[in-house]
Amino acid sequence: MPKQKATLKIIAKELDVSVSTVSKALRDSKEIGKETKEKVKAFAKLYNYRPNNIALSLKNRKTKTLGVIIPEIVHHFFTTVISGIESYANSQGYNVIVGLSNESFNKEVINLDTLANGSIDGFIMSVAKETLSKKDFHHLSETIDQGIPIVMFDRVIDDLGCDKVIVDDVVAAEKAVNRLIDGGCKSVGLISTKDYVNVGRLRTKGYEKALKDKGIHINEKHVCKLEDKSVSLDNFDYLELQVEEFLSTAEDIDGIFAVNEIYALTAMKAARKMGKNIPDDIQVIGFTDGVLSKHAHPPLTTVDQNGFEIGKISAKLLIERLELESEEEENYKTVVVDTKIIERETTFKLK
Amino acid sequence: MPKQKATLKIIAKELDVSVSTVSKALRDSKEIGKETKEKVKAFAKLYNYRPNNIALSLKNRKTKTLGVIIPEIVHHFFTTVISGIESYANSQGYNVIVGLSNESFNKEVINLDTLANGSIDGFIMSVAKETLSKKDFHHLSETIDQGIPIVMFDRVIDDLGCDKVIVDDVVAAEKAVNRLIDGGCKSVGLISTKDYVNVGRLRTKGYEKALKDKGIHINEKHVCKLEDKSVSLDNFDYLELQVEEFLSTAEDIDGIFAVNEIYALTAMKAARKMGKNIPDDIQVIGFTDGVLSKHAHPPLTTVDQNGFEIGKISAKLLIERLELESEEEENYKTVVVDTKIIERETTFKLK
DNA sequence: TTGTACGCGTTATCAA
DNA sequence: TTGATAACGCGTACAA
Repeated sequence: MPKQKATLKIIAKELDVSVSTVSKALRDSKEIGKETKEKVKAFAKLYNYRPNNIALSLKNRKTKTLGVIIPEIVHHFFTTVISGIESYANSQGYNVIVGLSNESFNKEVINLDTLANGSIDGFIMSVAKETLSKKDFHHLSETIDQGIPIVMFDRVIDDLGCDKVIVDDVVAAEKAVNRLIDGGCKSVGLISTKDYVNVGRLRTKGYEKALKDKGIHINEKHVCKLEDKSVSLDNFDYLELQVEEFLSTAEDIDGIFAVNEIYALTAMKAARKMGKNIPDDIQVIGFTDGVLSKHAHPPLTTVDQNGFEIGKISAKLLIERLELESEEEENYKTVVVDTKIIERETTFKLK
Repeated sequence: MPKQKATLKIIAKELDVSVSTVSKALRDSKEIGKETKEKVKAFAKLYNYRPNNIALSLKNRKTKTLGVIIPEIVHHFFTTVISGIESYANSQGYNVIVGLSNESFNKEVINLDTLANGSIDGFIMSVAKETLSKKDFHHLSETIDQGIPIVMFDRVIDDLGCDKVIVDDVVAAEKAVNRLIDGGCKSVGLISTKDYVNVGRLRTKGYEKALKDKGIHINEKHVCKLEDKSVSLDNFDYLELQVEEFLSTAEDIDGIFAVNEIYALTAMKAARKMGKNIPDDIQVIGFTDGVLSKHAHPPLTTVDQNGFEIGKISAKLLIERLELESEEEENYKTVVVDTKIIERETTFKLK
C-alpha cells in the first residue's frame, strides 16, 4: 500500500516521463501515444491516483463547493433544506460546507468571512435572528460586491441583490384556515407570534384574509399572539399556560390554526386538558411538517413548508448563477415554493 | 467597491513593490520598513484583502477543514453531533464540510473519495447501515492508509485503525432495563433491531445482561428484533404492524425498553391500541433523547446519548491527531461517552 | 530594507 | 508524440 499520496510528479518520476505527459495521458489526450497512455494509466490505477482538488481549485479559481450558513442545525426545517441542497449539489459535482450562526450576528459575519476567502464559490443562507433585528446587512452586501453570489431562503432580506427562495406564508396560512372552514369549523382560532416575527405576522395576515374572504368577522378573542423569544422547547411550560388561558376565554373555538408545530401541540394538549376531543370538538392545523407533527397524538395535520424543495431550488439557483459565463446578468429571481397541506388526523376528512 | 478580489500580486502592482514585500508587510515582518508597512496595510484594508484559503491549503498541504460523513441529516442525534463538531472545530479555526451517505454504501464511498482528494484533512463519520451489513470496509482502511485520519462515532467498526467515540450501549441499555425493574416491572420487553446493526446488538446485550444479573430468565417472546432498512419515518406503518403483533403475543409485558425513539413511540401507540395505559400498565424507556421523546404523549423517559459531547470529543480527537507532528503515534483511542436517563412520564417516579 | 526564486499540484500552451 | 514553461496565490529562504 502506497503511504505517499500519488501526484503527477511522482508518477512522472517513477515512469521517467514528464509531468505534462502524465497529465495528458490520464485525460486521454490524443496527443499521447497508445503505449505511453496505457503505461501511465496502469501505474496511476495501481497507485490510486486522484487529482488534487485543492490544486484544481486554485487553478480553475473555482472550488465547486457551496457554503451553507444557517442559524441552527438541530432543527427539522433546516436539516430538510440541507438535505435538498446536498442532493442537488452532489448531483452537479458540488460539495457543501456548513456554517452555523447560532442566531448570532457576529458568528454569521465570521462564518461568511472565513468561507469567502476562496473556500467556496457561493453562499446559501438563512439569516440569523439577531442580524434581522439589528438590520445590519453590510457583510452580506459586501460579499456580493466581491463577486460571491448569495442565495437566501426563508429568512430573506428584501433589498439585497441576490436570488431568494421563499414560501408564501400568507397564501399558505389562507389555505390552512380555508381547510378548517371547509372541514366544518365555525370559529377558527389563531395561535401566532407577536407581529415583529416576520412569519408570524404574515401567517396572521393569511388568517385574516381567509376569514374576510368568506365574510367572517374577525373576533379578537379568537386570536392569540404569543410572546416567545425562541420557539424552542425549553419554555414549553410557560407557553402551555398562555394557551390554556386563551382557549378558556374563547370556548366556542372549534378549529385552531397554529403557526408552528409547538404551538399546535400545546394547543392540543390544552384542549385535551379541558376535556375536548380532537378532532371531534376542535380541529387543528399546524405549520411546518416535522417529526413532531407526524408523531403527535393524534398525528397532526400541517402545512408543509417543503424544505427539501427549498434546498434543491436554492442550490439550483446558486449553481446556475455560478456557471453563468456572463456575470452581467443581474436579473435576480425570487422563487416562491408551493406549500401543501399534509392531511392527518387532527382534521376531518373532506368528502 | 472593488469588484476584483484583492491578491498580493494586485496590491504589489498597485503600490509598485514586490509581492513578497506585501506579504511580509501584512504579516508584520520586522524586515519591512515602517512606512512601507503602513502603506501596504492601509491599502490592504481598503481593498479588503484576505489571503486565499485555497492557495494556503495547497502550500501548507493542510486545508483546515474536517469532513463529516453521516448517514442522514434529518435526524436529531446526528445534528446534535454536528453541532458539537462545529462548535469545537470552529474554535480551533477549522471548517466543517458535510457529506450524506443516505445509509448507502456507494454514496459513502463516493463521498469519502471526493473529499479525500485534498479537500479535507481528516474525517469524522458514522458508518452507513448498508456498509455495516456488507461488512466491506476497504474504502475506510484505504483512506487511512493514504494518511487521512478518521474518527468514527456511534456506528463504529471494531478492527479499524482509528480513534473512536462511542456510548457504551451495553451499559446504557442495562441502566434502562434496571430502571424499569426498579420501577416495578416484572416482565421487561425489548424492541430492538436485527443483530447486524451494531447498536441494536449491543443494546440487546445490555438488556440480556441486566436480566441475567437479576436472575431473571430471558423469555424470547419478550424480545422483538425488527427488520428495518432505515429508522426513518416513512416505513412507520410497517413498523407498527410488527410491533402490534409482538405485543399481542406477549400480553404479560409491563415494561418496554426500545432501542430508539421511533420504536418506543410505536410501542406506545400499539399498547394504547390494545387498551393499555402508559405508564400504569406498561412503562416505557426509549433511547436517544430527541424532540419526539420530549413531546410524546406522555413525554417519554429516555436514555440520552449526549450527541453534542460526542461531536465535540470527535472533533477534538481528530484535530489533535492532525496537529500531531509525529505521524508514528498510532495509539488509537476509544473514548466512551457517558449516558444518563432523562426521567419523564412513561416511567413511575422512584421513591 | 527590499526583491528574487521556488514550490505546493494541476493544466494549457507552445516548443521540440 | 513528448516535454518545458507558465500560471493560479501564497509564504519563505536566500540574495541583493
